Amino acid sequence: MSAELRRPGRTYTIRQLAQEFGCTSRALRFYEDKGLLFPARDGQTRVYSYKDRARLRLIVQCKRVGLALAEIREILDLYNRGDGGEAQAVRSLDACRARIRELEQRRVEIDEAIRALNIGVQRLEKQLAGAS
Amino acid sequence: MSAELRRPGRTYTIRQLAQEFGCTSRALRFYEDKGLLFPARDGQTRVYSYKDRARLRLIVQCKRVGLALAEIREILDLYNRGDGGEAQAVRSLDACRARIRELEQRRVEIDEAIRALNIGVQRLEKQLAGAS
DNA sequence: TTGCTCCTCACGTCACGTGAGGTGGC
DNA sequence: TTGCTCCTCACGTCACGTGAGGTGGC
Repeated sequence: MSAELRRPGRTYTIRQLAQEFGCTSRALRFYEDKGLLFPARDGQTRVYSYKDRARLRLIVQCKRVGLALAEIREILDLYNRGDGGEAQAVRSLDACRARIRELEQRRVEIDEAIRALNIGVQRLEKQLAGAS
Repeated sequence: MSAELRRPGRTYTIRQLAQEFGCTSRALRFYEDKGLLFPARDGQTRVYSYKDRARLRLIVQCKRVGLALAEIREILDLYNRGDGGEAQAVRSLDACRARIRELEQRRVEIDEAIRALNIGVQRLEKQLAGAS
């Protein structure tokens, strides 16, 4: 990515941002529909600012760790109201901690499932060995 | 559970099976809609046989390890065509192994997400400590 | 005129949850 | 008559994917 691409004040098309962040333009429209993004318009066409790009970056990062769009929206809303960032930090901290607990729980479930599947595999292998 | 409940030849209502296997009657109707179950009818009312109960048991076990309903249906279909169980065993083995790979991949992703979240938590805590 | 990107619906996915509205037998 | 269980639609959830059908500027 060139420095040009990150210059504040410049604008982006929907496809440019989608490619840069590895998502589809449909996803960007969807985020807008859900109130996470609100780009300017040139006629019908969406025009994304440097700030929109920053918001999208946060969205993508949060999604990567599995936060739901509704949660991400809350965090973005706090940022937009500009409480000096503190309210946003508190909310983000809550969301991160809750998500960590969920993921740790999920990991336990996955380990159990893998154990159960391995037992099943052994049983099936034995059955097939006996059948042939 | 009494021996009476497991006697072959007896029948079950939708609610009885749902309670026994910890799902809802809506779920049982859904499985039927998707071709995984096909209980008899007494007028409008569904009547589940001992075999239906065995099928449901397999469905619940497969679901617990995260197999999709479509995959479970394939396995059940093989069982129903009665290839002596071998075709079903082969298909089950494939499904189990594929699922194990998926889960191991998922575990890696979860570990990465947890690591990223912990870094975020530390950063946010530092930010809040500096702000107050 | 052809091609490209953009746009707006709107249905499909997955596994059900959740009413709404109605029925049969104690 | 009241209560209980059963039933059939059919929309809602979540994060988009995927056409369909149309537009604007090179």
